[in-house]
Amino acid sequence: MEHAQEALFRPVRAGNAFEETVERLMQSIRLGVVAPGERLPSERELATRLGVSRVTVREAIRSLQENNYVESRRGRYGGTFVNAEIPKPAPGKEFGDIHDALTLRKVLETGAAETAAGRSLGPSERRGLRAHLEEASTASLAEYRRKDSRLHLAIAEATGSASLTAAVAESRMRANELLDSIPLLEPNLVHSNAQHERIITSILDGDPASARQAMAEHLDGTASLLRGFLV
Amino acid sequence: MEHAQEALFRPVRAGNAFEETVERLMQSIRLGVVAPGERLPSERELATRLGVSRVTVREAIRSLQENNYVESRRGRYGGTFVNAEIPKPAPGKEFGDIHDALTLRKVLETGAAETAAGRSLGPSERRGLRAHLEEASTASLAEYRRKDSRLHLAIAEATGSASLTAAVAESRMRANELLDSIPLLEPNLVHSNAQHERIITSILDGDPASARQAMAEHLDGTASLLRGFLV
DNA sequence: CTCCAAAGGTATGTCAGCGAGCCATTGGCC
DNA sequence: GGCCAATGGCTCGCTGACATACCTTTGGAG
Repeated sequence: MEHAQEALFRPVRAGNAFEETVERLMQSIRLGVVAPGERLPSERELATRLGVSRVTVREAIRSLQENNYVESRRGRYGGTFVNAEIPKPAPGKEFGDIHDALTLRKVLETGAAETAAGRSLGPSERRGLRAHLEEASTASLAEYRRKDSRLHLAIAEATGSASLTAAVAESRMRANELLDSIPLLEPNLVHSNAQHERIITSILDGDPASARQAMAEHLDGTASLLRGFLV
Repeated sequence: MEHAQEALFRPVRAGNAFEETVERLMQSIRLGVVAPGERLPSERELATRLGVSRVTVREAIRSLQENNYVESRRGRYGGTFVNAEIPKPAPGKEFGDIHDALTLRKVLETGAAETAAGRSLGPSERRGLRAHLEEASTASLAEYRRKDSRLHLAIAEATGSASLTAAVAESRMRANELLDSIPLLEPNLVHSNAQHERIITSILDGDPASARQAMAEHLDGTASLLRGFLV
C-alpha cells in the first residue's frame, strides 16, 4: 500500500458523456483531423462510433456551435461543418501539469518515431508522411499548429498501433493547450520545419535511432520554450 | 478526412461505470498494488477516489467476491481483503491486439526507464526501487508476475509523471492478460531478474541510454516469447 | 417535376448510476 | 462492561443518458 495507488485509484471517468464527447470533437478540429470547411461525420455515425447516444452527440455539437467552432446545415448533403475561424480556448494551467504533460509527450512521441522508423512502411504510408511534411512546411502561421499536429499524428499512425495513436492524440491535445498560451514566431517555425524534415527522412530511411534523436530534439525545443514562458 | 479518425472517433467510454470500476480494482490486485491478505481502501474512500457512487463500488466488489478475488468483513477494522489465491482470467485474444499492446508497452516502458534515469531521485525513491527489485528477485513462481508488475510500476512512478504511471499501469494490464496464457518457467525468471538488476542499476547510476537499452532487451524477451506461443 | 435518400431537429419512455441517509456489526478504548 | 468509531449492508428518490421513433429540410436522380 503506497502511492502507486494514486495512478490506479484515480477517477474512473474523466467527465460525463457530454463533456467527453465535446472534448473528442474539439480534438478532431484542433488537431486538424477535420479541417476548416470540412464536414464532420453525420450525427448518427458519430453516435455509433463514439459509443454515445445521438442526443448526447447533438448536445455536444450544439455546444460547439454556440462557441463558433462549427455550423450545421440540414437536408441531404447537409451536415455539420467546421468554421474557417475557430476561437482560441482560455488558457491557464498549473505548473505540475506541465512537467507531467511534457514527460508523457516526449516518451510517447520519441517512441512513436523510433517505432515507425523500425517498420517497413507501405507506399501509401510513405506518401502520406511526405504529404503531411509538405503541408506543414508550407503552412502559414495561422494554420501551423494544426498541420503540425496532423504530421505528428501521421507519424503515430505509421507505428500501426491504434492505442499508441490514441495516446499521442490525447497527449498532444494537452501539450497544445499549453502551447496556445505562448506566441508562435516565424524563426521557430523555420527551425521546426527543418526538424520535421530530419524526423521524416530518418523514418523513411528506416533509421530508428536517428528518428528518435531528431524527435527528441524537436520536442525539447518547444519544451524549453514553454518552460521559459510559463515558469 | 482519413484514418486518424479511427483513433479520435473511438468510443468515449470503455464501458459503464460498473465495468470500469471492476477493471480498476482487478488491476490493483493483479498488478500487486494491493497484495493478497491486504485490505482495499474502504468503500467510501474508493467511491471518492474512483469518482463513482458507493453503490457502484459495492456492486463491483460484490462481483469480485463472487469470483473469489476478495472477501469482506464487517465492523471496525473490517474491510475488503484480497484472497490468498486469486483465479486466473479466461484468456483469448486477437492477433492484432498483440502487436498493438506490445508496441505501446515498449514505447511507454523504455521511455519511463530512460526518463527515470535522467532524474535526480530522492533517497526514498532510490530505496523504494531497490526494495522492489529485491522483492521481485526473491519471488516464487506464483508471486512473480505480481511483484514484477510492482517493480515496473515503481519505475514509472520514478519519472514523477502521474499520467505516465497511469498509462504504464493500463498497458501492463493488457500485456499481462496475454502473458497469463503462456507458461512461466524458472529459467525465464532467472534471466528476467538479471535484466531487472541491470535496469535498476542503470537508473540509480543515472544512465538514461543504458536504462532504455536494458529495458528494451527485457521487454523484447517476453515479447518474442509471446509471439512464439500465440502466433 | 416528382420522388426519396440522407441529413439535421424533436419528443418520450426507460434505466443505470448517483446522492444521501440510515442500519448492523465489530473490536479497541476508557 | 459499556461506549463509539469505523466498517460493510441497505433503501429510495432523482437525474443524466439512452434507445427509439417520428418530423422537417434539402437537393440529386429518374
